[in-house]
Amino acid sequence: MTTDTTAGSWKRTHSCGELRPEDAGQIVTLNGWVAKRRDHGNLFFVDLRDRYGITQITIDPENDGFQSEMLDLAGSLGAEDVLSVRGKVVLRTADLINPNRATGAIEIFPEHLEILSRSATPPFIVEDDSDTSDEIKLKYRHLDLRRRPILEGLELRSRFTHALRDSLIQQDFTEVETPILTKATPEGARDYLVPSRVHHGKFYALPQSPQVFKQILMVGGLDKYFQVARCFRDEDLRADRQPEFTQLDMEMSFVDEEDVFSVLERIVSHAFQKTLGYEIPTPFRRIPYEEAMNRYGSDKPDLRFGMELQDVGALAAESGFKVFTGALDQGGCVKALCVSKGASLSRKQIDGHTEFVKEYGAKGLAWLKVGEEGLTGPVAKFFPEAAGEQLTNLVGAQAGDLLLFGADTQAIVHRSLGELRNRLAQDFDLVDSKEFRLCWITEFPLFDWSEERQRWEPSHHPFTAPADWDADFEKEPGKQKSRAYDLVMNGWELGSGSIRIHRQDV
RNA sequence: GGGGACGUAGCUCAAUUUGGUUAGAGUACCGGACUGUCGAUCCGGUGGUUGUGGGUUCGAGUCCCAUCGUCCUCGCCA
Repeated sequence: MTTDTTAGSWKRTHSCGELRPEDAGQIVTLNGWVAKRRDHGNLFFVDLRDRYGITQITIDPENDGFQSEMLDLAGSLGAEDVLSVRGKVVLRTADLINPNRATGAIEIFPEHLEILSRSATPPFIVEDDSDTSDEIKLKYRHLDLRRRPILEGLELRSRFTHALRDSLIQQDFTEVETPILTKATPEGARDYLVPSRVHHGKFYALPQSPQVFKQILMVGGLDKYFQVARCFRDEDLRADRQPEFTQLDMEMSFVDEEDVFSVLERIVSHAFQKTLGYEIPTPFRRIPYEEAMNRYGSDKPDLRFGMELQDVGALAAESGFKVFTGALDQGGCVKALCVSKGASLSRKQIDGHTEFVKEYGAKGLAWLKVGEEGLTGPVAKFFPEAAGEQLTNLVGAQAGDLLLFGADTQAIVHRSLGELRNRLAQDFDLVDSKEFRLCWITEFPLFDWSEERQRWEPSHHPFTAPADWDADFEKEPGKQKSRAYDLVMNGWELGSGSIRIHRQDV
């Protein structure tokens, strides 16, 4: 091997993902990590990987540019060694093309090989489809980052935030950074605290959101502000929740919901278009909170499929089935899910769903199967002939469908059937994972009852404007509607906001 | 904070109805063979205080207690 002492001789001319048949004949230099080595004795294949892809380096004594030292070097290569290769791009013959790889029609015949850095044996194999535990992958994050799924996640996020910024700047917003070390303000979650060196015994709080500062910006007259802001909440984790997260925070003065919606619809559809090439039709559908609860049992409905909750209270009242009539007498409700082709479920599977809804406070799950000959199942006797027909007509059921009933307080029926609806959609494969359905949930309740503190509390934040400025808030606080709204996609809450109070008396 | 599950080779997992000799496999790693592989193949080998500490027992990876760690779940999350 010639030792080329020219400074930067190993500097790359191409990435490991870009060479194509048209490049054949060129002398190129590639830098990358050894993803795989295949050793056939006097013939070696090395898969060289970087962020952009993988290119095969072929070391064969019969190739142009081959030097005998290359065999030793190739034989000594281990996974994740950092390598520089200069060589010729060569077209592969048809039978050797790897169709699974973008660079699969070419390979490199090296004339110069240099190991830039040796790697210790990696603690896990760097491969896209890895079954290594998250714990180990996080411990060696630098290796995990070399995997496509992780890299693609970071790249998607980068392109997405870029598109958000792009759209906001175009719409005359100003990006402002606000302080991280601040005074604690009463918000919903626990604050993270940082001890102060200057003021002994005192602490800074990390912001749960840039709440206070954007108020100052608005009062200061900066009427359109945004920030890609870090937020900190000292609460326990969930699968979709981290104590430290980033949100797009924005604020506008002198606006109403229509302005907010149209700005955000523009931003979001722009970002989806730019990053995924996905067109989201605007305006987004708007669903008042109450309607969302009634129809989907959730304030973050997944709109990719139907199977809505249907109120069968009127028929249930006549059924004589105590579970139903009892719930109605207590002021609750009876609702049904019509599961298309659900009659194929076994008793055991239905029992599984029963256990599932019990987690959400339901006492059980009544069910009926719709057959050609009418209804079957333990509850069928309460819906004889005409009543049964009325029921199937009401919910639009067809032969082969399954009806699942929730009967309890409204809150429990909605919660349990809402969760069950999502679970059934998974089981019956009703969701297209490539689809994105966005909507606004509007008219949230202004106050929630806090069992813990035995009082009504703002369900959003204390500055949320009421739907009706002049309402009597002391009377029936639970029925007051607010001008708070959520942006929901595929069953996930993407964001929330509200029109703020400007009247001092309110 | 409550409840549950798990912890065995570098990694992913086995090890029979509370227990029975030297704790296995795949992969990685090391050595050997091999000229067209792309999960290369074939042969051989190294590798373990079974998370840690205590207990029960003639005998513990297995049972009990404690502890540490990880995950799930409920609470919490304007």
